[in-house]
Amino acid sequence: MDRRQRKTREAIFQAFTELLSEKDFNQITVGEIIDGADVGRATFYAHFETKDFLLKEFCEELFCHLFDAENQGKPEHKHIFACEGSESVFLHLFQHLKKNDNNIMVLLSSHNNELFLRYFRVKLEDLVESHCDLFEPQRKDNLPKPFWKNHIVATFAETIRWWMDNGMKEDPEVITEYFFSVV
Amino acid sequence: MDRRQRKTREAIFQAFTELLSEKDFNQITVGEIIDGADVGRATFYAHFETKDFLLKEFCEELFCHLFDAENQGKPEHKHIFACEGSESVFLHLFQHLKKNDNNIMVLLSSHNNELFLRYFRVKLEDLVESHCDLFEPQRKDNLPKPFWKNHIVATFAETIRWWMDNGMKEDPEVITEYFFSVV
DNA sequence: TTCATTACGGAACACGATGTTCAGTTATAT
DNA sequence: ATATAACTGAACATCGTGTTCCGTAATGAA
Repeated sequence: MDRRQRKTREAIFQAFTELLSEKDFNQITVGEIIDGADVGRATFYAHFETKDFLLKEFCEELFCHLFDAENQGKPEHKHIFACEGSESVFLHLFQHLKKNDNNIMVLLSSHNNELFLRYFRVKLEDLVESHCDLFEPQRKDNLPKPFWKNHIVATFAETIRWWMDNGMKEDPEVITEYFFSVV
Repeated sequence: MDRRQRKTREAIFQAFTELLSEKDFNQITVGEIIDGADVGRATFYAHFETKDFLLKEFCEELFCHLFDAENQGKPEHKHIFACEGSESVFLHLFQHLKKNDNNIMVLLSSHNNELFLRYFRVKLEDLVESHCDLFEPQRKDNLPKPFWKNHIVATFAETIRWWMDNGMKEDPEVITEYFFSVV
């Protein structure tokens, strides 16, 4: 990829991030984005078909990064993952969020959390799918698996939302405990 | 209230409902609403400040009706409520939804469910609040009450969402059972 | 029935955001 | 060094929003 393209893309993402921390996605205009990124209007539309596509690619990049580190990526992650069992995957996610990698917290919090949690859940479903053995014992016999799985995912997402909205005062370990308590 | 006003308001709500069953709230235009309702543009804005206010009043009317019947309203409701205990309140809500009163199902399903569940949850919180003794015994000691309460509300909303998205095939009694199983 | 009041219709309007186009300029890779 | 591809900037058509104004028609009270 051309260096100019990378720079432009980065500048747009950067400006977008800053705007997201200030206001609702819906009331961010393309005009503000290109002003912040200092690129031409035509350039923006050469990169992203619409504002919604920008959001989509933005989330893709953000969450893929987060979950890939969890699933496969770096050796030290692999290590933790292998050594301490599946519970640590969720703990690890909470820790990542608390550390505020890539400003994820800003995006997931307050006004935009519904927006991002929608994308977040897509990834989350894969994660829960690959660790469903962890929750299977808790499942009562009358409950259909799809309902149960959806409930795990929803509860995790909701736990994050609650944590964010309440200022992330609790430690990741505590939140992990809360999560496993209700599930 | 003037009869003309009532008629106009009803016509707008009616057109709005039909449009909501076809497409996203965000891509419904005021132009389409006034065409469907067959009223003038100025008339629309005489009734509703913006499209968002229309949504707000629409939800208000819809959910107040639903919950008021539950909480205080009709005697027969009071009867069920008093005789069979607090569980029936939730069962009763599921039954209302299945009966498709006021086309609530159309609104809560598919594309717009997030939108309506946001308003729905506000009402739901009051309901859970007034029946929290029902869930208190299940609460583990390490869990803070606000987290627990939020979890109940979120789980109920999510149960409805899952039910809707999967075609409402299950009976209200079964869904109620699912709900109490996970909570 | 009469009459003052009030809502409605319809069309025009300003405004702001979207997405496109194009000619001229600048950076890039090889 | 050069062909290629990306960026600029400005103009443009289009669409949705919310407002304004005036003539018309329905309403409720006397």
